[in-house]
Amino acid sequence: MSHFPNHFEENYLKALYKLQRKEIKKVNNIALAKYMELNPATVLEMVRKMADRGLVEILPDKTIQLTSQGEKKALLVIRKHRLWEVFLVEKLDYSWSEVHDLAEQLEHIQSEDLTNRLEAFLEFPAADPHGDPIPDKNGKLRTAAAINLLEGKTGKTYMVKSFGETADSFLDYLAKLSIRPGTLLRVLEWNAYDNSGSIEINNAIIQLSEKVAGNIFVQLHTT
Amino acid sequence: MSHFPNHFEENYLKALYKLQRKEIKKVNNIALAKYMELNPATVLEMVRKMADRGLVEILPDKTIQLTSQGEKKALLVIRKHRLWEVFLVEKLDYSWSEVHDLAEQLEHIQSEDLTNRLEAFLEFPAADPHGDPIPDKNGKLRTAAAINLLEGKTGKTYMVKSFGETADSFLDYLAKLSIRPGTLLRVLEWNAYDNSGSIEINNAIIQLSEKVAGNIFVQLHTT
DNA sequence: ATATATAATTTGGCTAACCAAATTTTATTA
DNA sequence: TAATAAAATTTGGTTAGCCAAATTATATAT
Repeated sequence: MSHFPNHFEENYLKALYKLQRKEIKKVNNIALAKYMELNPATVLEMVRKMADRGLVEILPDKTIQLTSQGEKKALLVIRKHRLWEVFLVEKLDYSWSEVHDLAEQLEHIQSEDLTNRLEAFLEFPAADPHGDPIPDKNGKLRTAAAINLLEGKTGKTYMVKSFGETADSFLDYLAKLSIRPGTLLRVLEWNAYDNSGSIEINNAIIQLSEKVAGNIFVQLHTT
Repeated sequence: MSHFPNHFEENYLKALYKLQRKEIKKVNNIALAKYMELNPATVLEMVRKMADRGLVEILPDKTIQLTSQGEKKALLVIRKHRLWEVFLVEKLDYSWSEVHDLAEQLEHIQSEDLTNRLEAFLEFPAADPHGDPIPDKNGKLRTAAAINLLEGKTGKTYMVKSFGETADSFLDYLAKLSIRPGTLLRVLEWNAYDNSGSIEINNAIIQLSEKVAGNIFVQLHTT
């Protein structure tokens, strides 16, 4: 009667979804292991089990890909995560940068009904406190695709939608730069040498490394 | 990075606390194993670990007893459980009979701060939807005021706390019925005609006159 | 006091999730 | 194309929580 398989599976699903969305490269075993801070042997073992369960497909070139069933499950975990985040911020007065770790725990609560009631209680929020949209009860995420800031065009202004990284150090750094969901950023130029960018924000100019910019997702902003 | 030891430990703590409260007999390995629906070997192994951690003491006669530290931890789990139950009923419109299994999941969320904020959000409820009191953040269970047995509700179980009469004839009568402080009484029904009551005690059913019942002070008993 | 039941403990073994290290396969590059 | 680097996989091993069955200890009853 170990209650936990779900727990693990859900973490793998979420990790795969996030990596896939980053889409910097194909998601292989190594990348997934690194991202999850696990040994490749461990990850391979688990991924195979998930393939048996129809959640994941291992392509001929060894890329790991969520099946539609797997992606739906991943989105339902993300749904739970984001709803709990809204709860923590709106009802328990947490700040948006504190809630991630708690939501990581709460997202594993198993009850569709509870999730749906929570959503109703929160009055069907469209997005979590980081600005990320909340999938519906069928795991459908309908949204204008956010793009990676790295793809931002020189001279254009973008609105920050969400982030591809949840480490405190990253979020603290952003907080220092006053970058949060909703912030407007204008791309001044990209430095071809190290792919860092000059970004205008609130009439100040800052430099963002490739790594940081690559974890900021934005939408074109039209005044 | 397995978060789960807590999970297991908390379940053992809770089970021990509940059995101890029942206090029908000393809590031994067998009783605990039966209650938790686990194998005695499993339970023994775990109980020993918990003894090493200072949560439990194994007495010379093999009785398993919570240390004060263990009891505090148990009460903090119960606190979480009951607060989440209040949340589910008050905020998500669950009925009191549905919430137990969900609360069993939620009670394992690890964050004192979250628990305290939840308590504040719920406006410091004194009891959960079943009427069981909620321990405070120090694991202290403020004892509910003792009530007159005559006020006991049909179907509820109460623990005898004290008596409102010191006459030997009264105390002898109680002794004959094996009613003493600590005895558990279940109210079966009140006879509207003479206010006498049918009371279940140790699987026997006895009748108590209004005069007798009115001199017995009890507290709601929570399993 | 002996037989018998029950409790307590030991032993050996299972599974899921993990890891380190060795090996094999696949790419890359010189 | 051979050399080398990187990825993928295999192998052997660990730990925590669990169980069944065997054994030893302790009560209980006759």
